[in-house]
This record gives sequence, C-alpha cells and structure tokens, in this order.
Amino acid sequence: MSVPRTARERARAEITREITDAARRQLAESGAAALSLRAIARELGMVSSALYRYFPSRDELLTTLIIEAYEAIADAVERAVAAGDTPRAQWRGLANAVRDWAIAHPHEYALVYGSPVPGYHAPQTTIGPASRVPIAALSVVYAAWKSDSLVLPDDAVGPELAAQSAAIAAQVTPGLPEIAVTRAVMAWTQLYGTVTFELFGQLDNSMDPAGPFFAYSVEAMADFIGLSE
Amino acid sequence: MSVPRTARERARAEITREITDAARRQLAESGAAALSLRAIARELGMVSSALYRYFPSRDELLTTLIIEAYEAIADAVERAVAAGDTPRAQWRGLANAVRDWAIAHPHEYALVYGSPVPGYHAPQTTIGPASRVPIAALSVVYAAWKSDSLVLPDDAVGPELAAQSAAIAAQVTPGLPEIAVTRAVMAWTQLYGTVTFELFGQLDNSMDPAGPFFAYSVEAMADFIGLSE
DNA sequence: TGTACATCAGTGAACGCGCGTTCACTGATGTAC
DNA sequence: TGTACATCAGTGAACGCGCGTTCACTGATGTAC
Repeated sequence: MSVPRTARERARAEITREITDAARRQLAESGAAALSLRAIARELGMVSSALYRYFPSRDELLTTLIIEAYEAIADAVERAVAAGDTPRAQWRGLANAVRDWAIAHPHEYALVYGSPVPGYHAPQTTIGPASRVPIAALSVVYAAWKSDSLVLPDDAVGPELAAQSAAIAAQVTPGLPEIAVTRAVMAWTQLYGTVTFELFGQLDNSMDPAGPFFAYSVEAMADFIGLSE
Repeated sequence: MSVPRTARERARAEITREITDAARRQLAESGAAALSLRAIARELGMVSSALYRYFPSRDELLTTLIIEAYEAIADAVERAVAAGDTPRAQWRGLANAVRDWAIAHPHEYALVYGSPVPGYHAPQTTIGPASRVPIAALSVVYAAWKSDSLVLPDDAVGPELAAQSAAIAAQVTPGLPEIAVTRAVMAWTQLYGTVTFELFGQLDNSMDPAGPFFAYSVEAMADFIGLSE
C-alpha cells in the first residue's frame, strides 16, 4: 500500500484500519472462531456487504489479523532485545516481551500460537512475520557466539538434526555451531510452552501465579543455551 | 454409572457411547469449535432433540469429551512409564507417549491443550484427569530420587517458587527437593511446547520433520532434570 | 403369569438466532478534456 | 474553470445455510400387585 494521494485513498486506508481494529476488539472478546464480518459491520455502523469493498472474504481478514499479530509481538521482542546490553539480558528481555505481550493480548496470541482456526489455512504470507521471534532468539545466541562469550555444551546432535540446524544457521546465523542452533530452538520452544501453559490455565493449580516459575525457567534456559551473565 | 441391569440401561450406555464416538469423529474432522449436536444426531440417524435424553447441553458433551481425552492420553502415558525399567527410560517413554498420542489424535489434543473453546468454561471435574500426566512426570523424577540416582542440580529456586514447589511435592511426591519439582514441571512444559509446535506447524520451515529435534529435546531434558542413564 | 400404571427414548415441528456472500442500485468522488 | 464520464463506497434485500434448545406427542420397556 503506497502513500494515499486522494481523499478517497485516505478514507480507504482509514476505514481499512477501523475494520481491523474492530476485528481485533471482537477477537479479544470472543476469540477467533467467533469472529464475524456481520458483527464487525454492526460495530462500525455499516452494512455487512460493505466490508467486501475492503476484504474479499473472512479468511483474508483473518490473514491480515494474523500477520499484524505476528508483527506486533515481533516488534515488542525486537525492541526488548535491542535494549539489552549483554546477550543474557537480551534473552531475558525477549522472554519477558513475549510473556507480557501474550498476557496483554491473549486472544491475538491464541490466534497465532493456539489451535489452528477451523477451516482456515494460513497462506505463505504469514511465514515471514511468524519467523521474526525465533530469528530474534537465534540472533541473541549468535551475538554471544560472535563475541566469544557463548559457553558451548559438550554434547552433540545426530546427523539429521545437525543438517536441519546447519540449514537454519546458513540462513540466519552463518557459522553458528549446530548444537547452539538446536538449543536456541529448544529455548524458544520452552518459552512458548511456559507462556501458553500460563495463558491457557494449565498451571492454575500448581505454579500459580506463574511469575516465579517463568523467571526461573528463563534463567535456566539461559544457562542451558550457554549465555553467560 | 453403575453396571447396567435392564435392557434399557444397557441400551442407554451403548447409545451414550455411540454419541461420544460420533462426537470424537467430528472433532477429528472439523475441530472443537465446529462440533455440532445436529451433525452428531444426523450421523447417528436420530433427531437432534433426542440427544437431550443423554446430554443436557452441548457444553456437557464437550466436558465429557475433554475428560475422556485427558484420560486417554494419561492411560497411554502411564502404560509407557510402567514399561520403563529406569527412570530415564520412563521419562523417554512418557515423552514419546505424549507425542504419539498427539499425532494420532490431533484435534483431541488441541481440545485439551490448545486454545480454550470460545464460550466454554471447563468445570472442576476436568482438573483431576488433567493432572495425571504432570503427576506421572513428577513420579518418574520421584522414583529416581528415591533410588538415589537423581543428580540434583546445584542451583536453587527463590522463596515463592520454593513454596509452590513444596506444595506440589507435599501432594504428589513427599520430600522431593523443590528444585527437582520445578525442573520436572519445566520438562513437562518443554515437552508440551515441542509437541504443540510440531502439531500446529510452527516448526514447519525449520525442524522439519520434527522427530530428531524431539528426540534430542527429550534427552537434553532428561539431563536437565538429573535422570542418569 | 397377567394386568394397570409409570417411566423413559425418540419424534417432528417450531422458535429465534446468526452467519458469509451475491447482486442490482444510488450517489459521491476523481479524472480527462 | 467547467463539463462529461468513469470509478468506487456503501445500501438494502435476498439466498441458502446451520445452529442449540423447547415442547407436546407416541409407543415401547419396566415395575408392582
């Protein structure tokens, strides 16, 4: 979308925004499966068919919301990483940014990281935005490795996993040892699991509130991937 | 539900089962949000209102499905744990049982561990069945500790987390050190994260296929919680 | 063992609701000369 | 600067669909005497 020149283009951009904003509000109230074009139109005082001037279908609107959610969480994460002065501080910042964003936007988080929305299949366009957070995690480890502060574990990965990890490294963090790549992905997986468990109530009768457990997990995973203080 | 005595009671039990079976099939095809009483009735050749003789509402049926899913995965897990002859083998068995069950029953897995179903709030009855898997994980660590083979890490947890962990231990694994409890929950969280990432396609363009990454994670977490070979 | 009554499973119609999407239309905004 | 035409936003009615739940009912199964 280029810079709007005419009044029509400006209005179009503004109303498109109003639609996605309303959709996000509905998401926050009822979840993705219940997201309805008619309800959005109602909230905006339009007739439901008018939305088809802006989105060709409900699925396209969902795709937009998914991409915007990925971008929003990635923005928060990248900002937090940029603010850390050591790799370990950056990892800590990343982890807290994910958790804080998830708690602030639970339904948007569920939209991108929860169960797939029934009947919806994510198009290729979501891949790029989706990978920004794991890439940020890898970059933190990469920075530690580049500055020779990464403590490499003394175990190794098998041949298939090594090949997969090398392929990831080649694209994102050239030269980073495979074991470090694998463990960085594990840390991201662990982070995701912890945040999701907390959000979906799976820790409710054990690690409740989840703050201390989360903080310990973050530090333990920092050790696990070899980030020194 | 007691043992059926009359033909009516036998028929009732059988049809109740047919309903939940049909519901599970629909779950497998369309996911929880799309689960519909009318579609189930159609599949069974009944009229939709007849289902109300068996379940007072859609929510009650959902609750039954959720509980049965928790029980099924816990059965598989406990069987796998029982088959392991060392704690580490038990942990491995537990992890593979969770993954295998999830891959075989993706929508049931999503029903209990994915995003909450919109408009549905899980009743207390689900808590017991839900905790069987994490309890199994704790029991594996407990067995290692009891047999003096658990390698305790040399770090410690803060006071709040220690209190939460002690409360869990008191109920499930009396005497087990807090750090071991915390790490066992972390391992369960990591396991959940890995399985869910694989299932929901989040590893599709990196650790794909996810088998080797999963296997490495399981061993790494075994080390992390201190299970010797 | 046989009859009279109570219990319960399943029917069929209906209520009231919401949904995504299409289509012919009106009227305002933008463009070319 | 003014006019003629093209573009586009938004309307309102409609299509066809599916949903959960209620209710008065029929007819079969079970129980008590």
